[in-house]
Amino acid sequence: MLDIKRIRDNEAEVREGLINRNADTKVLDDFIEADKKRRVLLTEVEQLKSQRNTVSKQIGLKKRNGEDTTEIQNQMKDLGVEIAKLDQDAKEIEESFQNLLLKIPNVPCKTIPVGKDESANRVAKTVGEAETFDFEPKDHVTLGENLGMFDFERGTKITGSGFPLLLGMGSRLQRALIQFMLDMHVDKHGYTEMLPPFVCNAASMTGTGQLPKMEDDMYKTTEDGLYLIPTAEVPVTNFYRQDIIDKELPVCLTAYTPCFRREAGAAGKVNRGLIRVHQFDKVEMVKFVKPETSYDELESLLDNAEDVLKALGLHYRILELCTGDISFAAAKCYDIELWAPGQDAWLEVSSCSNFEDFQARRASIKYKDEAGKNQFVHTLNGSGVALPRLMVAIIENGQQEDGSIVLPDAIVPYMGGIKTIK
RNA sequence: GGAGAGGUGGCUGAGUGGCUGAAAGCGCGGGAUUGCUAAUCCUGUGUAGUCUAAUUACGGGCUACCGGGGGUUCGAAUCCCCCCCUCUCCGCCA
Repeated sequence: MLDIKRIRDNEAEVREGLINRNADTKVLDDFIEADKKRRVLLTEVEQLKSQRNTVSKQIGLKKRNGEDTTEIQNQMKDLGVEIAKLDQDAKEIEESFQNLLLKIPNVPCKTIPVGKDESANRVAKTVGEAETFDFEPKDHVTLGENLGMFDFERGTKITGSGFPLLLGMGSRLQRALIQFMLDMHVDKHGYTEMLPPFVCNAASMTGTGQLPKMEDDMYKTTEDGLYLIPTAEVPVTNFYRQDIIDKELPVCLTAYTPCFRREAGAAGKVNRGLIRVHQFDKVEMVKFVKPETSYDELESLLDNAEDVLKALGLHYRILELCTGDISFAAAKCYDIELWAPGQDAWLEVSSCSNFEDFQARRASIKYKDEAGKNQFVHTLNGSGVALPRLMVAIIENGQQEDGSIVLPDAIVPYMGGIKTIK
C-alpha cells in the first residue's frame, strides 16, 4: 500500500500515476474522503476518551479517600455510552479506509514508458538469434507427446484441463532444470535457498498484494480458508512479515515451488499444451533491499534471470513494461520472453519487478537504518524462471527433423549425461 | 484429535482491577571517571495513529497496543467468553 502521507501531500502525483496505469481513480477519491472523515472522528472520540481516563483516575483517588463517587460514576457511564457509539462509527470508517487503501495500486516509477496496454511496452534488448530450421518446425505438444514427455489427456482426466502431467523424460527434464536454476542462483548469484509452504493464509496473501484484488484468481481451501500459492513470491516475501530484518541487506532468497492459478485462459492454439496452465513450477528470486539501492538491485535481479537463459543458449528479449501493463503492486517491471519457433511467438518466462515499499508497508517489513530508525525495506522479485514455457522453448528450439530433441549442453550434467531425448 | 501448562517491551522476567506503558536484570545509545585490558557511576532507550507546530527538522499533547477478537466496569495486562499459537503427555500417521 501507499504511504498515507504521500497520498495526502502529493495527491496529484498519485492521481497521475493511477491515470497512467489506466486505473480507476474513484478509489482514490473515496479514500481521500474516508481519510478526512476518519480524522475528524478520531479526534473527537480520542478527546472523550482522554476525559474519561482523567476522571477515572480521580475516581480511584477519591475512593481511596473514602469519598462518594456515585455521581461522577454515573456521568462517566453516560460518557461511556457516547464513546461506544462513536467508537463503532470510527471502527466502520477505519475499516473502509483500510480497504480502500489496500485497493490503491502502486504509483509507477517515473522512468517507465507511459501507455495504456502492452502495445506501449518497450523492447529493451534482444539477445541471441532465432534458431533456423530446414524443415517445418513442430510445436512442443506434438513433439513431446510423440516422445512420451507428457500426457495432457490424462492430466485432464485426473484433475481437469490446465493441469499438465509430465512423464518420463519430460518429468526428468523439468526436475533437472529446477535443480540447475536453483544451483545457479545459490552458487553463482549468492541467494539463499528456501523451500516454503505451498499454501498460505489470508494475511500473507494480503501482505504481497494478492488479496483483496485477486481473490477469484486463487484456489482456496474450504475448511481452513487457506490459499494455494499463485507464486513463491507470497511465502518467501512473507518470511519477514511483521518483522524487522536484522541481517545485512540485501537479503536474497530463492525458492522452487509449484504455482496455482485459477484464471482461465482461452483454450485453443495460442494456449495449447504447456503455454497457459492452472498449475506450473517456477523458481523464484526475492530480494529485500535498502530503498536507495532498489533500482540497481532490479537490474541485477534481471541479470540473474537472464543468466539462466544465456547458460541454456536461448534466444530471448527483454521488455520494459509500460504504466498500463505493470502489475498492481509493482512500480517497475521487466518481462523476459523466450522465442518459441513451434509457436512462432514470444513466451513470457519471467517478470522482474521492483515494488519499492508497497509490499513492505502492507506486510510491515522493516530494517534499521544507519541512525537506528526502523524503515520499510524495498522488495523485489523475479522468476528465475518459470518452467513450462522454458520447457516449450527448449523442446521447440532443440527439435530435429526426426522429432528428437537436442538438449542445451549446460543441462546435460543434470540429465545424467543424456544429450538428446528420442 | 484428546488432556494439561503457558503466551508481558530487543531478551530474561515481575505484575490478579486504579498510584503500571508496564518493576528488576541483561542488552543497546549518550555522558563521566579510571594512565593499559577491564571495571564503576550517571542518564537515555517500544510501536502505531492522531492533534499541534511549522520552510524542513526537532519537539510537545492525546489515543491505542501486555498473542488476536469480543464482553463486564467509572476504570482491564489483571475478571468473563471465543479463537490462534507454543510446550509436555496421549492418540493417529508419511
